[in-house]
Amino acid sequence: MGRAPCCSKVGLHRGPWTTREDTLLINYIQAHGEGHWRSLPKKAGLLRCGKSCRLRWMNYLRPDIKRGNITPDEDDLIVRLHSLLGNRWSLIAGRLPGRTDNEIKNYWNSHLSKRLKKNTAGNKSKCMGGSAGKRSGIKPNKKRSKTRTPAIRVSPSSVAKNISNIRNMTGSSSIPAEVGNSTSWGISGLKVASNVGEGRPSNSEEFDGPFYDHDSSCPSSLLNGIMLDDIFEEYQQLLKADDHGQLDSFVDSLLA
DNA sequence: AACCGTGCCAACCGCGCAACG
DNA sequence: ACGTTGCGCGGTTGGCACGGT
Repeated sequence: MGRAPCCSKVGLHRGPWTTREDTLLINYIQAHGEGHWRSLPKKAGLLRCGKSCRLRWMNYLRPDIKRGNITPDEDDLIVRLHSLLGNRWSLIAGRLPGRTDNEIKNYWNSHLSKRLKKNTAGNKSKCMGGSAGKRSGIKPNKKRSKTRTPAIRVSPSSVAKNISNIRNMTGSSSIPAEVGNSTSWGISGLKVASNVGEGRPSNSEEFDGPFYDHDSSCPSSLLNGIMLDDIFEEYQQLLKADDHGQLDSFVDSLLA
């Protein structure tokens, strides 16, 4: 198809953002709102590509970003959500208000993956994963595998669509309608399950998330679409109740 | 003080999906 | 139906900070 690169890269600034650039971006977005990232830099007077602007805004400049250390509660939640969702950083971030997918990804790679490795040493479960950082000792694969986890666009409309797909698939109406319409949609990655069997990588080593791994030590129950709405509903309730103990045993039962 | 190894994190990259014409 | 565009995603990298020797 010969798709053009997202930006010409000629004459554009790269690297760390200056305070002036930040100010320009903030001012523009405050005046005109988010979106139209491609044309935004030009209109805002920035010599950056739209992608870079979006990233800067999403990960750093948004007013609702929570800076600072990850709390033990958040830490715990990340671990549990990762065990459920795998490397779906955006989904995990969706459950942690004020945290970005990038921040959680970095936190996982630098803290949790190591800790988990220690804790699960001797446990041959392949369900828990971690990505290869440049100092992790794992060879980075420069050229991305084509069997990588498909990117999932997470938006309220896509969630609503996925839920309706699952309803059609399972004949269930147990998923509340507001889940798909709300902007604070809990574990919105239901598409994860709808992908099973179609976008599933042929080589499970390429992916360390529980949903795709056909290894027998992983939760085969999750591969069964029939159960998905029930799992989802139960999970939503436990999250609402904020009962960590129940949530833990729920996750354990899934991974058993 | 200089050097080296490691950790952390902001930013970049390339791909895939969905919307649109 | 098909090609193009825009956006979002996860993986990866580069560079700074810091601690150890």
